[in-house]
Amino acid sequence: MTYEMKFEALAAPTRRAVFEKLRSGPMAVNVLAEGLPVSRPAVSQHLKVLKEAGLVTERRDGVKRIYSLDTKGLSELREYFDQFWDDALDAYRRSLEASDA
Amino acid sequence: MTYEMKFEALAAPTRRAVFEKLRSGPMAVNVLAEGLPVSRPAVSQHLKVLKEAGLVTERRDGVKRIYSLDTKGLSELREYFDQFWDDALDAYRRSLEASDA
DNA sequence: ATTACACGTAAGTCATGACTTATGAAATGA
DNA sequence: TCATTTCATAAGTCATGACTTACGTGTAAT
Repeated sequence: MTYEMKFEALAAPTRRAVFEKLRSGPMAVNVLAEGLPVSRPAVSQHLKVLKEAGLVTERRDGVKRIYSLDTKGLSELREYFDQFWDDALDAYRRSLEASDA
Repeated sequence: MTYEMKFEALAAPTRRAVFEKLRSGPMAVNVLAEGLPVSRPAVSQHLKVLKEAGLVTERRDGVKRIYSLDTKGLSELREYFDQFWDDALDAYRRSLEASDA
């Protein structure tokens, strides 16, 4: 749930590929694994990490597990960078003023 | 310069701490290393990774090297999540419509 | 010239984690 | 009940990378 976990979760290329696939909508593990260069268990493990990071949610549908993006976790990341961006601009502006005088 | 490198760069806790410190303005390596639980060479190595990822820029000032946030790379990350957010909302909406009918 | 300062790089260690195959568990259908 | 499907978990392997200390390099001051 922490930022730490989210960033770490998105660092691994394959795991980020899983994450990006969910951008087009909820999907079963089977479908997620298609096209990816790793085994289905590997995808399961990645999904577990993404879930614990708060980036993905899981819902059962019969034998299948449907994974979706966690909009809450995603918005947290978005706000992190929005805030970071604002702070960076302020700091940049201040460092310019300081070099004037 | 790729997304891959940026995400990987921000995954390591200490390295992200270095990155976050730069939010308050440009800083020399000495200053950056203060308060961090690792050696100064470790900070140098982290800065190298951040620089290659396009998240940080370097400028020489006498004996010192002043590091700053790379606003270009930072904005790329911000746009990534903005776009991701929009796509996610669309997909979520479509998946709701599909479950209606 | 030499000393001091600020920093990067080299080399080596050690833990972590991204994968594999094998196995187990829950739901569905015959 | 038995087989099938879909998935998670266990266990083990192997590469990667986050650190350390030691050393080298360029700049400034005396």
